[in-house]
Amino acid sequence: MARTQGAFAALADPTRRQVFERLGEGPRAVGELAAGLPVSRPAVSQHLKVLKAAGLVSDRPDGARRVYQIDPQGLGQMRAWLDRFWDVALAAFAAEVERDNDEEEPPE
Amino acid sequence: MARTQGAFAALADPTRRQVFERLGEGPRAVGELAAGLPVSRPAVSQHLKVLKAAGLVSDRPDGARRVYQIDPQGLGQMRAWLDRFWDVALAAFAAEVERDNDEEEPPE
DNA sequence: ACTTACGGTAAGTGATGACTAACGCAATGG
DNA sequence: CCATTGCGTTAGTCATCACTTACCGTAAGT
Repeated sequence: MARTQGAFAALADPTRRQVFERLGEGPRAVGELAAGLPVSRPAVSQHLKVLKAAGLVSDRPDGARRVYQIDPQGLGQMRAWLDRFWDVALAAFAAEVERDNDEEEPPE
Repeated sequence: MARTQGAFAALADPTRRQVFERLGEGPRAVGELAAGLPVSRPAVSQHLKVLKAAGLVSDRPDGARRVYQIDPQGLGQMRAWLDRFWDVALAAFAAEVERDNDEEEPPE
């Protein structure tokens, strides 16, 4: 439950989000990812470590290379967590609109 | 699009997540939120400022108090962003399973 | 008007984390 | 084998941020 902790923290960093978004285009090796980013390859490697710990990506060896891809697990946990607040959020919003109407046309 | 930036960063902090989760129980004033948390009231006020900037909460004056509640806007943006990766994530996972099967039973 | 309750803001501090450079290790190719 | 390629890890630095204390503005009560 509280394991969405690392997932939000992982996607909070701009660089890490770029890495994740590029993986949205398909599986990529570390070097490929680093090539299109303004940071060094070790930096990308460290970011991937965080994303993996958060369950957002998975890796698989491919010879001397290492291919990463998006893992639906972490993604699913985040969606589930957000959905817990979706209903109550809409209800709160509806109540707020109701309150605004009462202010404009107060009951006589 | 890239405005989900602040939303993920906002929910990355544990204390801020606690504030947000308590707002999931319904609208609360700043003092009420701070009462159940291990941090000072100014700290909660600063956290609410961040959550508000991320579009995750909205506030409304109530006399001398100030009531906060969850805002569906930021929540919706996050859901939309995550959904962009959901399909490709499942496809990548399916491809990985396929790859594992090929390793166990290599084609003759 | 004075007082009390409620909250936002400013300044300062300690801790976390993102980054680079340097190194070590495994896998491929000549 | 020896060289090369591709990644992960370590050590160290610099910036960011969460927190507290103190202060100021505002709204209601007497």
